[in-house]
Amino acid sequence: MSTQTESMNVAEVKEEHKELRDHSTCMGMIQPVQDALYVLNGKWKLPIIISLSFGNKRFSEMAREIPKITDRMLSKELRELEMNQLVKRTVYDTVPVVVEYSLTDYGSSLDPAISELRKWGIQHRERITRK
Amino acid sequence: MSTQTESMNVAEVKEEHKELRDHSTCMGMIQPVQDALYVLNGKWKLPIIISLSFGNKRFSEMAREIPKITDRMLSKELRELEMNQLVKRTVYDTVPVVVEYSLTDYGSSLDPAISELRKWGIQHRERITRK
DNA sequence: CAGCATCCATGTAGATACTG
DNA sequence: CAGTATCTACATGGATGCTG
Repeated sequence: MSTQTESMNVAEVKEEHKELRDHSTCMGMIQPVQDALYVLNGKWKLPIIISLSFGNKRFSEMAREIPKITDRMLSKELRELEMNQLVKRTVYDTVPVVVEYSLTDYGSSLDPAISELRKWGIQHRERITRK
Repeated sequence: MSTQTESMNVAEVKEEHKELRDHSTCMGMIQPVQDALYVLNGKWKLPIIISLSFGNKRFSEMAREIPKITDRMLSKELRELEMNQLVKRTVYDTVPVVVEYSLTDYGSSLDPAISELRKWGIQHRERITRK
């Protein structure tokens, strides 16, 4: 009977804490995505990374290649991406000076995520233009 | 000889337009991601979607489950997600009224993208806490 | 070429209070 | 419970012009 009672108590405790567990589980699933979003925030970080995934680029190449971006935003976002070590900036000591941007290996590690996002975006565009 | 000349011309033309093609290719890869980002913009849309991927929720459940979100932001973002048909809002005519939010199938279709983002986020957190 | 400075508009967020 | 209203503050983004 003590066994019986104990069993029930465990079940009860589990039941009592079910919501809390789900809660924690859910938060645990959200947190890493928030972490990613924190680094990739804003409209331009992913476009910049995609642009560089096609090869090293110079500032003005990127400015031409990324639709609608301004110099100001490109400059600002490149700096943040560099600080987070997703992008590398190399200055060649020529006249005039040449600056080349490239993806680090770490930056390239975003490829699978970007690829999935792109797949979804393609479906999404199809869906909204269909309507 | 005419054949030879033609071949060279084609090659030359292709070479001439190589940069333009790369440019268009790159923009074509960026656009769908921008489309996705447009719907998912802001800090809270993905966390909300993740929260609902664990089951239907009521407003205050979500407010408790998503770290740091305010009622105001939750309300605002839910409305936008509903407009984009990623989230469904069901009102039960009880007293007091019960409102249940759920993911649409379309909302669920973001799962693979979110999953990849989460993987990256986990690696990222490990990386930055290691340093 | 590779940006930076400036000004301005909009967006995002928090605090607090309030409603049906 | 499920939000809305208001106010405040800072962040983000855009336009334009300018520099070494």
